[in-house]
Amino acid sequence: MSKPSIPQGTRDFNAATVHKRQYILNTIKHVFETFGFQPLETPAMENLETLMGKYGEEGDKLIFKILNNGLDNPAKEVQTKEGFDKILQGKSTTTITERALRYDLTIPFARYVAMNHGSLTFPFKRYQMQPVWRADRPQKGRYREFYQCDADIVGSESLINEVDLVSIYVTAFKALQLPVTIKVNNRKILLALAQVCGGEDKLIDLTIAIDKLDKIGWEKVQAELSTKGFNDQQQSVIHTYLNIAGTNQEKLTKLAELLAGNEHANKGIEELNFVLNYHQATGMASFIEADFTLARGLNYYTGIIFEVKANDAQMGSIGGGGRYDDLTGLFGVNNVPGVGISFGVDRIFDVLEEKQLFPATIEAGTQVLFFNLGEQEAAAAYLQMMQLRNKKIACEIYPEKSKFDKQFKYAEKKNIPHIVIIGSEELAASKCTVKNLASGQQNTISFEELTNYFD
RNA sequence: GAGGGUAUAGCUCAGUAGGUUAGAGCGACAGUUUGUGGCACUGUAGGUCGUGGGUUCGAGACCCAUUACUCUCCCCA
Repeated sequence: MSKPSIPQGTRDFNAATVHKRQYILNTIKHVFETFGFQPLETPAMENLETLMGKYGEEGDKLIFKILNNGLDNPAKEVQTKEGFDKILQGKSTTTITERALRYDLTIPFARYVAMNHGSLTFPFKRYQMQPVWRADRPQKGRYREFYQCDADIVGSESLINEVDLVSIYVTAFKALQLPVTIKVNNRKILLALAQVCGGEDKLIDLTIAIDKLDKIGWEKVQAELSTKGFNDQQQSVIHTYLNIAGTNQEKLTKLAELLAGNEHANKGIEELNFVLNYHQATGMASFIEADFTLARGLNYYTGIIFEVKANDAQMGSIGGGGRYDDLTGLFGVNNVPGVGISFGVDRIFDVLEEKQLFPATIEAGTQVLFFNLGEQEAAAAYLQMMQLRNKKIACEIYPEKSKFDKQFKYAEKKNIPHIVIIGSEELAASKCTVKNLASGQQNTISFEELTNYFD
């Protein structure tokens, strides 16, 4: 018999952890609802074809596929064996796997909107907080099962939505007391840069290269650009682009000069200005940082993109999102533009834990332990305990008649602040002894007094 | 997909150049103390040293393979 274990990249959550996670989830949920978003839940599994091809080539490999439950029709045996050979070559096929675990919440949401667009009221604002799965190699801050919390608005092109989503980030992280920076960029600006430097078809090569800047440095980025066919003059423009610095306003002004005359650039800059100006008024502009190196992997983004970094923490992004003008187009429903953001709960958890930012009050366990001092005594204690429970005070009784020592230790281990002793002496007098474990003080009071003792 | 690191008691780890019966701390359990905990002291239980092979008179230690975990890169939340 081997030792029990759980799959790589998954975790059990003990009581303390669950309380802390609930605290994060409830905080975010409350913010979402305050901003007028409605909940949605979708199945853990989707049809494979719903997910395939939506996350790029790398993403496809990371989708957890679910093996079909054997052969439904004996006539398909040959076909299925061919399918198995494909799997061995690393390809996927519905003869072997028809379903897959969801990889994020955005594509299932797009699928939902496409299926229900006739009955939804637009603009449609939904939030969703559910686990997603990725067949990734786990490491720090990266799991195979983790929660995402998404808020999206579809059916509206207004930039007020972008403004609103930034407000959500600021409000939520303020509530969690976590200092963050919200990085913003615009895919239109990246597109403009690609046009100026050799054409739109180089957009992906370009974004991949510049995304690596802070990791590998300019020289290696330059080397990569060379191999991708960017000439010296183009590299020089890219270099200037990447070195734009200063305040958000200064950056945008310099960018406008560099990409002067490009239609997409003008539009992209205008959009960023809109959001920044709006937040000048709300006072939230200080959380926003224009970062033209921000690219984000998911290729369905078309407008403003976001990424949230915790200040002074060794952790990848703890949230991200952006505008996609044609997401449901993937499912045959056109003209449903949208914009959304996501919170990475598990990483937020890790950062809060590391920086010790969880409030001390969130672990609400048992408040009162009733000692068990014999059959009669326990029966009497049970009735008193139920009185307290009716008043919504968390209580429990020690199930075995044990020595004081043991019952005290149990209370300490569980951080139970009060104990109630009903022994033979108390029982005879219809009284009980209440002791505060932290202070060591104790009082002997009547049963009636006990009922109101913790009010 | 590429490359590191680790694997010894329930937990955290020692184990020195290969040498008798495998160690500590914490935890658990019991006792000193049968109606008052935290402290202290005493004792008890618990390990085919991840697995398989090899080298050797002798392997927890060295070599090979394998599995699991972990970290970095790629990519991402």
